Amino acid sequence: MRQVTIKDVANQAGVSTTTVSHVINNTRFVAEPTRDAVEKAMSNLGYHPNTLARSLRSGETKTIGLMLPDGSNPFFADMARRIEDLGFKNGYSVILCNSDNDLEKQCSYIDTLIAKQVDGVIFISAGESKEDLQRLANTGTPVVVVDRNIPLSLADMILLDNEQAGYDGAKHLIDLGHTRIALITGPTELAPSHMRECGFRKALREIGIEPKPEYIVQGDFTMKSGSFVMEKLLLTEPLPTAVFALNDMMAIGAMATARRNGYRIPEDFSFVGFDNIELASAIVPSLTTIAQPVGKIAETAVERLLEKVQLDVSSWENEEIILPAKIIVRDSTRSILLD
Amino acid sequence: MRQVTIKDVANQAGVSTTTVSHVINNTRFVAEPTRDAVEKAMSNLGYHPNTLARSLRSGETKTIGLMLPDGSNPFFADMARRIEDLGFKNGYSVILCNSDNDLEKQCSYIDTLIAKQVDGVIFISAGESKEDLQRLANTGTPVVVVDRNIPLSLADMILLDNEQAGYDGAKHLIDLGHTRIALITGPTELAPSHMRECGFRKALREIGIEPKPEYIVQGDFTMKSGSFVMEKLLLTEPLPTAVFALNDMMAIGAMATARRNGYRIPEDFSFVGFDNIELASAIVPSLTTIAQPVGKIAETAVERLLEKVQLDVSSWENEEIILPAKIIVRDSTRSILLD
DNA sequence: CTGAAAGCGCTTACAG
DNA sequence: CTGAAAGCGCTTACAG
Repeated sequence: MRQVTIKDVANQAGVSTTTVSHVINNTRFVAEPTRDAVEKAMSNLGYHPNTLARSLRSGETKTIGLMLPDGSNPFFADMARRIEDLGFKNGYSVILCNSDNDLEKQCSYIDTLIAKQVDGVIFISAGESKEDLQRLANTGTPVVVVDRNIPLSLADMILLDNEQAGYDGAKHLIDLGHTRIALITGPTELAPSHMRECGFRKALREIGIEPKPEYIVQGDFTMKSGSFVMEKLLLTEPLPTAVFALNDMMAIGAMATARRNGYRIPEDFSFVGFDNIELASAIVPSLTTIAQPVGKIAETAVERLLEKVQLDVSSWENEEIILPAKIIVRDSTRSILLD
Repeated sequence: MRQVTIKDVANQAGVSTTTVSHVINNTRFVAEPTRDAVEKAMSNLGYHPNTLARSLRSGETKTIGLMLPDGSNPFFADMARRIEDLGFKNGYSVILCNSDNDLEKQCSYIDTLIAKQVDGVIFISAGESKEDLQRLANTGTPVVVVDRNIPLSLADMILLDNEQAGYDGAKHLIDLGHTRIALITGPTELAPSHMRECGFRKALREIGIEPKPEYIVQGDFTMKSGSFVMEKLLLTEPLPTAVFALNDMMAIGAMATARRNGYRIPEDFSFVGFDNIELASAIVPSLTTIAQPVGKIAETAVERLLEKVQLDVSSWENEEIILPAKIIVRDSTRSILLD
């Protein structure tokens, strides 16, 4: 089943391949009857253009790479869906790359993306490695980094105001009268987790509290890790009255553990999550959380990337875009001022 | 920033492009010193092969398309991650296509996949349209269809034993003494939902029960729809004592609604879900559900697809592969025999 | 042990 | 209003 090419169409229509190409791309005037003949030949033969050949000539693949640490995390899954959708609307396909937080896999994927000549990549890296970014830069591939901190010389950066977000979460609990507040962080080498923790500490310090070291525990943004570290928190003494988890999945895992151990929420523990994934509003009690503007993040990322794709490398100017978070108060937090 | 090509490498190393190509692909013997020179030139120049050109010659893109109805559904997100991972392990990239259950978007995506010359596609279609499959078949693109019923002449099919699964879910509730059992279906035009419903009805019929029409309500596999139809179920009289939702997301939505209305689970309602997404075990009470063997499904799909990619079109033989489901009993169901 | 050259399916400057 | 031909960056039969 040999592929139908522009040549076959040209033969059948009795014109040159030049003309066929021009009617396909609408790139110069073609007389009505000629155009008709070409169009008829195309549908007759079931012609599909071969983008590979086109890309080889034009240097554009209309494809972008999306690097994700973990596509089964609902926050990233949602991000992926939105980016895919925005790409589609702009005529771009997206190659999905899950690094699974594995630097080697990520590195190998970057090679693939370069080899496949993607027009750009949206990058949420495993760790904060600069090497992969450097390789992308060397080949002149535009990159937008999301949710990670990197030198601005390497790429655009789209970040949440993580410190403020961490501050807001802690402040909400403090306003409800909590002073024994535990924190479940993500991997601390990741800037977002670190910055959120800074904000958290700042809020406590403002009311003269230095958090107990046992109250600060580290997860890895999975539900399982939330469950696991909550077991540890249940062993501390005195128990915290509130737990702030730096993503919703860990919060959900931690809440489940608390309840399995006979505690009620929010009576015994107030819980605050982070991300505002769809589930946060669906569980009972619904989860108070810090909402990330996923839609806005995805939009900005795609917009910035496609702008750079149009532009010449020399005129790129990397920007750092900081988006605000917003606390959504639901039923998992309660005031203990009257207790 | 002109791309470094095989020609530049050949020049620098003082050999022909033929030789360079052969050292890159390890496809014929090259003398040690020659090979060294070539390798040095490659790393000097920072050479990256251009897969586009390679694919144009070889006819292989090492890329597969993955069509999904909705990537924000955790079940599909998990499937996507696994397929992506298996693809990666076999040297294939995957282009992510969310149809968002929109036939036009799906159709347009299929065009893109054909134009991009993907080596194959894994297809979970929106609706049960045969047209898109036909177009793929016309271009000789191998296709494996997952979780949808189609004529076997068009593609391989990987299906759950949906009828048995529906039967098992109902049977579990019957064994616990339930007779007033509600069912939350998916879109009924989708074969899996339909088959599960058949199994459900069969189990009830075996004990001489014809389900009340008000007990059978239709959702669309989203959490929101689960919440929504549960409101309707709470208006029926007498109330059901158990609810079987044909996916976990709808079950979770329905459970939340029940509890918001003051009902306890499993005391007032037993709940059974479907899919066994990660969350099913994390919520409280944990959700009894019908587990789909996602890992096995993904493996089989990728395996079958890559087999066909190697083979000549003429020797393809489409198969229908039926995988068993398994009920996982957790805390959301309870016996009412002693009440 | 290695090279010259054709060709994959397109686009596009150049020409008329 | 349309065409002949070069070229995008590779691979590979053919030749020596």
